[in-house]
Amino acid sequence: MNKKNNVSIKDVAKASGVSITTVSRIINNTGRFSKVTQKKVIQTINDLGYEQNKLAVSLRSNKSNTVGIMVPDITNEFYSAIVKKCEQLLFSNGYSSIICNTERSSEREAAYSQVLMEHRVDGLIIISSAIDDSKVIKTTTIPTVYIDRDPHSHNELIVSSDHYTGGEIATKFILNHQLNPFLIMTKTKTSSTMERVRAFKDVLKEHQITDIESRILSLDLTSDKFLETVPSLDSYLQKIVSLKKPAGIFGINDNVAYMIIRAAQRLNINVPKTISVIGFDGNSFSEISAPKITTIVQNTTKLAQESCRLLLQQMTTQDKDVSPAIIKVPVQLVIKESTVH
Amino acid sequence: MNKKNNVSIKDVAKASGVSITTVSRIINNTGRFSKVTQKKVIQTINDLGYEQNKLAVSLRSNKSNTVGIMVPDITNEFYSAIVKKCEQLLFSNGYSSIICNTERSSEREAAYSQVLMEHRVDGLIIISSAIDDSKVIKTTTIPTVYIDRDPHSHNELIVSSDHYTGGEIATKFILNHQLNPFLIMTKTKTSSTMERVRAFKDVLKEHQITDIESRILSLDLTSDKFLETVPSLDSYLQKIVSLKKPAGIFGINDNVAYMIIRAAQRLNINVPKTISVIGFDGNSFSEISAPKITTIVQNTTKLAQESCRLLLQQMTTQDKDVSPAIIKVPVQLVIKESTVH
DNA sequence: ATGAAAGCGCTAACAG
DNA sequence: CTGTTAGCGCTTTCAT
Repeated sequence: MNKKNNVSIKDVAKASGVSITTVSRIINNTGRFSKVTQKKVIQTINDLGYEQNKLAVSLRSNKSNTVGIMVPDITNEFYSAIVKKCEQLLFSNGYSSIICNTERSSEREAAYSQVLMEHRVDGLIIISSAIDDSKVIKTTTIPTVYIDRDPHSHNELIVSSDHYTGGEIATKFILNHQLNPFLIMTKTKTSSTMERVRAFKDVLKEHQITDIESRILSLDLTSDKFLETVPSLDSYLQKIVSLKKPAGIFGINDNVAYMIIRAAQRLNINVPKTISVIGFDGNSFSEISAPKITTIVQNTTKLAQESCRLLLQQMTTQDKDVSPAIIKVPVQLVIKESTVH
Repeated sequence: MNKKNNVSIKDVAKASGVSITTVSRIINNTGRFSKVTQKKVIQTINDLGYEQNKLAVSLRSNKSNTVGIMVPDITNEFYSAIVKKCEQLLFSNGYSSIICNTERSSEREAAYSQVLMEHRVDGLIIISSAIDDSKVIKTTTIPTVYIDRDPHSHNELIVSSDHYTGGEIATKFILNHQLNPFLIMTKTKTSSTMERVRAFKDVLKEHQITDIESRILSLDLTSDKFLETVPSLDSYLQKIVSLKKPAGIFGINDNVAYMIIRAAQRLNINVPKTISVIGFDGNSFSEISAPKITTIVQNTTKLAQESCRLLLQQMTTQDKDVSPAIIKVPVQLVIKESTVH
C-alpha cells in the first residue's frame, strides 16, 4: 500500500511491444505513430495504470511546471484571496503551486527561496516581501512577479493596487460631503499604507487645509490587539465630536475603520450622523460590521490575474522582451452604511 | 536573466578536480572523503553558486520530499489556519507543500490528484473531501491523512475535531443554565455538523425533553447570503421570545451564531438576557461580534499537528505498521459575552 | 579516500 | 511510421 505507482514508460513499451520512443510520442501526442499502435499503447497504459513521471520530464526538459508563491500569512483574508486566484490561474495553465508562508521573516524567506530553487520552480510570485534589497531573491534569476512591493528597486515586475488614487477617492469623498476630514492609521508603515496617507495629505493641501498633521492619528497596535479598547482612539474621537461639525474619518484599512465604529458605539457617537467612517480593502470586516463600512475595495482577482499574466508571459518567453514594469490595479469606492448619504 | 542556475555536480567536480562521486558524498555528508577535499569542494560550490537539483535527486531516490494538501477553500479561515500550520510543520521536516484548492468539486479533485501523482508527491493531506467513495484517491496508494472526513470508509487515517462532545458541551451548558434549548443549523449536512446535531438531540433526550424536532430550525443559506435577513429566522426568534422563558440557542457554527445575534438586535431582543447564544468553531466572527460569542473552539493547531504527525510517520515507515485510525481532537468551550453568566 | 559506471524515467536527435 | 541512442543531474554499488 505504501508504495508509489512505479510503472514506467519502459514497462508500457515492453507490454505493448513497441519502443519507448513510440510510447513517449503517443503520450505527448507529438505525432509519427499510427492509429493502431496508438490505440494499443493507450490500452496498455490504462491496463497498467501508468502515470507519467513529471520528475523525469522536468529533469529532462529543465522545466518543472511548478511555481513558488511566497505569502506573508495565508490566514490573512486579503492574501489568501490572491493566493487562491493565482493558484487557480496557474493550475489551469499547467502549473502547480508551492505555497510558502513567510511570516515576513527574512530567514524563512531565505530558507524557502533555497528550497524553491532546488526544486527548480519555473517562476515566483512574491507577495509583500519583507525583503527590500534582498540578496536572497536577487541572486535568483528566474521569472518573478512581486505583489504590493515597495518599488524602490529597479528592473522588477510589480503589481499592486492603486493605493494613492484610493486614498484620493476616500479623501475627496469626505470633502465633497462637507465633512471634517481626519485620518486614523497604524504605526506600521508599509508602502501601501504610506501611499494612502500621502494622498490624504495631498488632497487636504489642495483644499488649503493647513493643520494636516493634527488631523492624523497614528495608533500603536499589534495585529492581535486591534479589537481591544485603545484609549487614545477614544479621546481622539471625543475631541473630534467636540468640534460640533460632522466628521469624516478615513480609516487606513477596514480593520481600523471597524475599530473606529466600535469605539464610536461605545461612546454613543452616531455613525454615520456624527461621524462618517470610510475604510480601505473591502475585506469581510466591512461586510460584517453594523453599520456596514463604506470602503475602498481592492480588486484581489485583478491583482492575481495581472500577476499571473506577467509571470506566465515571462515563463513562456525565452527572450527577455518582458520589460520591468509597475502595474497599478484600480480600486473602487463602495458606499455602504458608515457614511452620510 | 531568464535562465535557471545550471551549475551541475559535474561542473563542481571538474572545477575542483575530483570525481562526481566525491562531490556527491560531500554534499550529502555520507563520509569517505578527506577534510581537505571537502574544504576544496565546498569552496568551489560556493564559488560556482551550485545548487543541488532536487528533481534529479527525487528521480533517483524515488522520493520527492513534496506533499499535496487538498483543501476546499483556502480563503476559509478554518481551513487556512490548518493549511498554514501543516505547511509549517511539513517544511520543518523537509517537505514542500503543493496546495490544491478543490472548491469541493470532484472534477477538480480528480485533476489535482492526477497532477500530484505525476509529481510523485510523497504524501497527501486531504481536508474535508467532497469525495465519499472516491475512486480517484482510492487508487493511489501513497500515505494519506484525511481531516474532517466522514468515517464511513474503512482503513483510513482520519483526524477531526470531537464534534459530538462539542455538541454535548454546548447543549449541557444551555441546560445547566436553566435555559430553554434550541438549535439553529444550516441545511448543508456535513458529517461534522451532523455530529453536533446528534449530540444536541441525545442530550435533550437524556433530559426527557420530547419536542426535540420543533426545537431545531434548519436555515437554507448559501455561503454568500448568510449575512442577509432571513425571515424564517426572525419569526423563529420571535416565537422563542414569546415563550417568556430565557432561551439558549446553539448556533451550529459561529457564522450562524453571529447571524442570530444580529437578528436579535434587529428585533430588539437582548442578548444574552433574553436569549443566550452559543456558537461553534471559534473563528473571528466570535471575536468580532458585539457581544463576543461564547463558542466551542476547534483546535486547528492540534488538528494540523496530529495530521502531520500521522503523515510523517507513514512516509518514513516502509513497513505498514501504521494502522488505520480515527483521531478525535478535543474541543473547548470558551465563554464570552453572548451567554448568561 | 577516491573514482568509473550503471541507471532512475523521460525526451529528442538521428537513422532508418 | 518506428526504433536506437545519448543524456538531463544525481546516487550508489563495486572497484581500486
